[in-house]
Amino acid sequence: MSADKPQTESTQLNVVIVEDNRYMRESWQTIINFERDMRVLEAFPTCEAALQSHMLEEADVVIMDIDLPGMSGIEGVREIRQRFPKKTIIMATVFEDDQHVFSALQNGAVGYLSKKISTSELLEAIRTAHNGGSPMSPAIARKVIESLQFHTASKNPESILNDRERDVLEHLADGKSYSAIAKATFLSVDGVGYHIRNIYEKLQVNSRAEAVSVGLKKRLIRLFR
Amino acid sequence: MSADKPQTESTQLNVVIVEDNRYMRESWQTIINFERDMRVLEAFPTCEAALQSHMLEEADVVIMDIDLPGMSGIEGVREIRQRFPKKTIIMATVFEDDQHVFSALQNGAVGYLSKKISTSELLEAIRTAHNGGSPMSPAIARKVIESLQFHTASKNPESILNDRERDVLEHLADGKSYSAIAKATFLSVDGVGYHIRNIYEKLQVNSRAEAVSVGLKKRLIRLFR
DNA sequence: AAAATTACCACATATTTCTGTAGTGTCTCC
DNA sequence: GGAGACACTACAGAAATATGTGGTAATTTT
Repeated sequence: MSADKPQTESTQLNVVIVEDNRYMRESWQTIINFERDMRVLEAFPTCEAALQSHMLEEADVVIMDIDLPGMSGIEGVREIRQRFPKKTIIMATVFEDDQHVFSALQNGAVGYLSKKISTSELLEAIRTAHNGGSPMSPAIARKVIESLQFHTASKNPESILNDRERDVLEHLADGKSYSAIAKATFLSVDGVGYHIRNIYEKLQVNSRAEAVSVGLKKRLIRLFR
Repeated sequence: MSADKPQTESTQLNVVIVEDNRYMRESWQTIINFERDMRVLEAFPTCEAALQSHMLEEADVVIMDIDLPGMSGIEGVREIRQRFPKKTIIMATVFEDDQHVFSALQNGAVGYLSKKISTSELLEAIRTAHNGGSPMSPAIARKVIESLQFHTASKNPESILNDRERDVLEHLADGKSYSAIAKATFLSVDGVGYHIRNIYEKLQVNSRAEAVSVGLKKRLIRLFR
């Protein structure tokens, strides 16, 4: 009767689980509660239920299934991070569904957890996440890194810019005017215009801003420095 | 005398090392050559030496120190990836120098290796990298992931956009005109202009293209979708 | 050798953007 | 209840952009 509901203890690492599969949910809960330094505040079957409760506020780490009924794990991450921007959320998934996991990471999850990991790996992942690390498989890490790099495989080869065009687009991204670009590239103002037209054509846009946007999003030009 | 120079065998994983510290270089070489399924083609003390040789062409994995005399490891990565875009490069570093490692990853390295790792970890990292994964510490992984996410802690709080401004900036990134944005946001054309001015002020820019560029680079607006 | 392509320059003009200045209503703070 | 701050609207003019059309020289294709 004294432990009707878990008490929040500052010395413990508080975990909230969101997972629709009851067996999974309860297994994890049991595993985690067996540890001396962590405990499950509460385990929910849906995002909606978790968001309605006040448990998230006190959670140090949230483990969330990516494939949930109702609000998906990806929407859930976004929602939680909107309300609690610093909250540490780890995604869990049965499938090694790259696209979903990747998307979850973009939306604010710090790591990725396969559902078929061992007890010790589960606990290690939670601790890693809480200590400022990102638990994830090397394959996912690779995907993430490639997304940071240049020119990550454009679908249609038609949209690939040549050196001059890429150069001009970089200048556009710096907000330079046609004449400033002309000076920098030793072209005439209209020469710059010529290339910009071609860039627009290849990128299927019709303004500087959109060209820059597409260029950055497709990593045709540097995202850093 | 029969093994004066290592032969390239297609069944083996060919490694090239670039590391200025002789002890380190030779230790790794010995460790790797002790494995049956991998071998060091050659170990160089500088990037320049590696680039001049033709060993890189045949390398499956390149291990490169980040802190090299002459051409730095970061420049080295960029250079190698320019010549061999698919080459798998792992960075090695003594210090847990986040900024440099991160920068190396952006420039084309697939993973990160602390110099104080064990023999088995070294070998595992090489295999992970070669198998399409990214060997790296959870702390680095976290940094990388945060770089993908929204609004990752801007230095000056002055440059943080409010909801309306962020919304308008998203529209700008889509290449919409003032009047199109006005329609989409239920503002007047000049109302849109008002917000754009404020965005420019906060972002310290004075054109759409530059605002979009800064917005994307600082993750003030979505990079994906 | 003719035809086509590429890379650039030029001119023209309608549209859009940038920016200064200014006005209105609402809200907050003292 | 006055002073600011904020969000928005309005007007206006200079600057820049978007885009159509056409030209030239060099290179490649046929």
